[in-house]
Amino acid sequence: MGPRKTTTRERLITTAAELFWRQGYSQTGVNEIIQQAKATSGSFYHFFPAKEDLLLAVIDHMSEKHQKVVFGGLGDSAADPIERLFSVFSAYRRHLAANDFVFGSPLASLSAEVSENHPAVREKLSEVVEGWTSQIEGLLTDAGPRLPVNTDRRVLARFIVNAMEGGVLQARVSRSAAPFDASVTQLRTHFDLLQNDVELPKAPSLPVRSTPRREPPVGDWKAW
Amino acid sequence: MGPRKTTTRERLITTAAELFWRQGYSQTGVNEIIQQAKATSGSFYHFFPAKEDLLLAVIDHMSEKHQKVVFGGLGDSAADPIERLFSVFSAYRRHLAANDFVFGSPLASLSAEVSENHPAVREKLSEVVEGWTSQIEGLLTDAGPRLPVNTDRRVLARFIVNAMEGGVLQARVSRSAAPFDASVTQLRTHFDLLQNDVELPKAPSLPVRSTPRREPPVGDWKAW
DNA sequence: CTTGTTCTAGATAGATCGTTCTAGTTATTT
DNA sequence: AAATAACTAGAACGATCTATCTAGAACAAG
Repeated sequence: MGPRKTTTRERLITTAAELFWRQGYSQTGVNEIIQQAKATSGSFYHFFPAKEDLLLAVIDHMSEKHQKVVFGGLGDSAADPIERLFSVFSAYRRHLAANDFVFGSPLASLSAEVSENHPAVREKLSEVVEGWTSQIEGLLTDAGPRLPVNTDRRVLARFIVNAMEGGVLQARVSRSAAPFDASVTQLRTHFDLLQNDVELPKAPSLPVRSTPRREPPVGDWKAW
Repeated sequence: MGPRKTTTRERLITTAAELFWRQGYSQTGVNEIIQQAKATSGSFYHFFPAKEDLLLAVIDHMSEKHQKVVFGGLGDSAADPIERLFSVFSAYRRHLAANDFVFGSPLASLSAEVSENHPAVREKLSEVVEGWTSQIEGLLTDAGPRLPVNTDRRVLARFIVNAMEGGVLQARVSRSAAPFDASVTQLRTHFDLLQNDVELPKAPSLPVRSTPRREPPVGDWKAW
């Protein structure tokens, strides 16, 4: 009755995770998964009612692994929060380099591919990214007075996630580490500037300046 | 048959562009494209040897549209380069908002989905993003001494592209403008800090408008 | 007109897709 | 040991996929 140890389910998940990562979800057939995982369709549909349910399990698996690999080192170092943040980037980069930057963030790829078609998947992906953002926000909160008082930590955390995930995506497309490294480098500059700004209590900067001039003519975005 | 104002080839490209955008490449069947474009498979395979060749044409079409819609307002070089950069973000945002942020950057989605499986497509996508980066780099170069002398404009341009594309992706997944706006807001802060860091010209950065507040909300999204 | 080219029409091939079905094997419980 | 539940096996199904095929319509040039 209790949870029974079965390796078939695990094999299906890990195999599918790799295939989805490399080829995408819709370009990976159930047959391919079954064959490579040394299972049969009988087993497959015993554990998962449909392919999409496997995808949900795969996302869980991926986010756990991501948590270990990227955020895993946060427990050890009780050092400076900002340095801990950059050590997260460093771990991320090692993880990507281990795959020659061919494969980007598994979840970012799935986000782009599948978000619109499968609502349940979209919802889960949203939660995962939200979790990353919150963890980074926590680090920023820990930084306390090291950052300017009027710094919106949530906005900054979102910004960091955007820059990293965007960098990962472009690194995959361009087959080069340069876009990813550009994000890390410039984020370092950003934090240097933010910390310099602490000493100078000057007039708070305008968060967003409205673009005043003539706006370019609006094309029909929907008509693409 | 009524008079056709568009050629079959054009109709195939534009309808495929929209379908790829909404559903992804592999989840859009040739039949669906043909039907919606009011063509037949005979016409389809007369113009395109295979589905992938249509995709290449679609990417060209998309990048042209993106160029017009997002970078289109850059024609006059009179204005402040940095403000022109932010007007690009503003144009981007307006067109995302026109679709309730449901669909992200068409090319970003395709990047994630097809990059590994179709080398020719990956190559073309890489060139397109490279073009965006170069245009932004050009703006940063125009900013001249407004930015610190040791600022690597290429790195900064890549960083900006990453932050924007990442923001678009997360906006799509989370069904909210907040991630995108976080990128814009924090980039504004970043440029304010960079400009404060400039030693020599301590002159007021720009004639500050009388409208220092944020843009009015475009959609009904809770973020603003 | 005639000839040649370009484009359209739509049935159909051939493969692959996700999924179902029935039967059999292995494990757990009583 | 007997009974029940968990899991495996793999053929087969219907749907859908990309692409091909043959035939003809529209059009341009001579």
